[in-house]
Amino acid sequence: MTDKPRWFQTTAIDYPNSRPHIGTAFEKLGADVQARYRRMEGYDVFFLMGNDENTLKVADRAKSLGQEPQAYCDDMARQFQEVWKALDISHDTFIQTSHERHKQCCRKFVQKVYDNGYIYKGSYEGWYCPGCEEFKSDKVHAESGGLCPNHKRPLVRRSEPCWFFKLSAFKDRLLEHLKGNPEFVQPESRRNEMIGFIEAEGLQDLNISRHGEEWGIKLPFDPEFTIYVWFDALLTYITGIGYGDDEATFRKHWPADVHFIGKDITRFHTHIWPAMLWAAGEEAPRKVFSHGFVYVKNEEAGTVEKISKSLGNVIEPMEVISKFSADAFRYYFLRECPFPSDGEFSWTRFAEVYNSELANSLGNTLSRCTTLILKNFGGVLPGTNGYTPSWDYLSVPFDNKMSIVKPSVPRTLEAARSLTESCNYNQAIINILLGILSPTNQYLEFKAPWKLVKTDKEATKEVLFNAVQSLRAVSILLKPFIPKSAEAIYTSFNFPTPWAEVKYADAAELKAQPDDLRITAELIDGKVKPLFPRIG
RNA sequence: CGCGGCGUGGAGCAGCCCGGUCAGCUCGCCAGGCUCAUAACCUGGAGGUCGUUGGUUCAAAUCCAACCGCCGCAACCA
Repeated sequence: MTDKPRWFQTTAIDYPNSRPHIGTAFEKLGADVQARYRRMEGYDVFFLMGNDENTLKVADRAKSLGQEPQAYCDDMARQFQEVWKALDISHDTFIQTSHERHKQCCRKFVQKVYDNGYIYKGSYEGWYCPGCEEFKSDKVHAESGGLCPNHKRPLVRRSEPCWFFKLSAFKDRLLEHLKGNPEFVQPESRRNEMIGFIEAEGLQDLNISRHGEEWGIKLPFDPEFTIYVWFDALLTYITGIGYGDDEATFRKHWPADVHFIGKDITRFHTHIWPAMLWAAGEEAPRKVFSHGFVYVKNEEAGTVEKISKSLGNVIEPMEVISKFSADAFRYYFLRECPFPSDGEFSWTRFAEVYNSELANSLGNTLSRCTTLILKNFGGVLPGTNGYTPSWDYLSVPFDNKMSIVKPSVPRTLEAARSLTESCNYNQAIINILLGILSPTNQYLEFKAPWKLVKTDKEATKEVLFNAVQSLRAVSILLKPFIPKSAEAIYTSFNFPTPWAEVKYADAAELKAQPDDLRITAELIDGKVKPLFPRIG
């Protein structure tokens, strides 16, 4: 239908045993920025998200609430999507692994791997607690002195039959792949880590079955067993685009351009996942991006804590969104927490960033421009039809300090573009603010249109026209990050290109204004409403 | 000796890969300016021997070594 380049990306899928918190949301945000940016760049984007439901924990949680697992999962899926919607996450599909279509496609995949000889029967041996009826890791065994942490009873050595995936068979190919494709695992440090793991420990075959569980997907060749939740979860990335029942769609999208995941599950995505795909005769994904974590700053203690229920520091996205806005939420995390590494949240810091950058810098610049035009020109700059933007007003040194770093919209555009593509979102945003917004305020200060208008209306018109161009550029560059606010800024004026058609490169475009530049924003008491009211 | 990351003015960070043009940015603080704007904006200032020690070099925040301190991960806790 189109020769647009395609772009397929996913986030990790989440366990629905509790509602999403700000850390969960961080990943979706980072992925969303990429999706929005790629759409602006003309890609045919398909963005997959979902929930990972076939785990015993989910079934247990449902039981404790007196619900059927399926009903529970469906309700949680609804709740998750409500949050994603509130955050303006622009995913195209949302997969629930408990749904029949996923299960069937999943079984087809497993069967294929089995047919190809990469699944074999063996036995798993480990430390078992008869009270919990489950195996405990060697770590637990070592740390608890051989006792079950829950039952305080001795763990017993036990072995039981199971099915293994022959992960070890892919060791050489995987190492070669990791080493030969620097882009495959990002950021770089994770890639080194992943190579290091294999070189140090090799790859052991993986038990991919669980015995005697009701909730889950049955192995097609041995219905006594269910499929280990990870093996099934990873498959959403392909079952969600038609693997197993819609070959054409699957071929259109696969291989994925990027999987966005948390740094804790990098091994699953860079060792097990490619091996699984190869075992089924498919290609590995092009890139796995391991983002950092968000921690919560405990402002009383001055410490930084991992988000956890036991510490009672869980913050849900809705707490922030309902108090402020989705864009305020997006801005904070994208600006303040470097996507490839870790970040922190605190309400104090939130208010600082919000006031300083969204209210004082971005919102206030819009206010001063619109007010000047409204007060002095009745909202229209007459005779500016045919004016073509030029960025000289920012790069000509209007103050002797300016010569060091000449701000330039085209240069900022390129910086923002490359930083966004490499998922360094916070750096991209900083560049946009420092590269355009800040010099624009200096420019206004230097030209003082509020004074100039008394002596030279023509010159004032040009100054305001220029300043508004900065807002246009900034709104375009910020579109992937704070879509609603960016749109509000852009549509406050009658710029020639419709918002929906704006490309990233248009930020630096030199397209003539066909009509007189005018304020098109809604006016309240003759003024444009503040975009980001300060937090008191 | 498990793996990885971090330590830069009061706070948060950038710079380090490719040594010199680097001590930079934001917030806060102090002084001044402006008054179009969301008590916003602009200018100037105080404040750091870039964790420690040693090495390489004409020259190190930047490279090398050792040490100290903080943090994360270690197969189902985003």
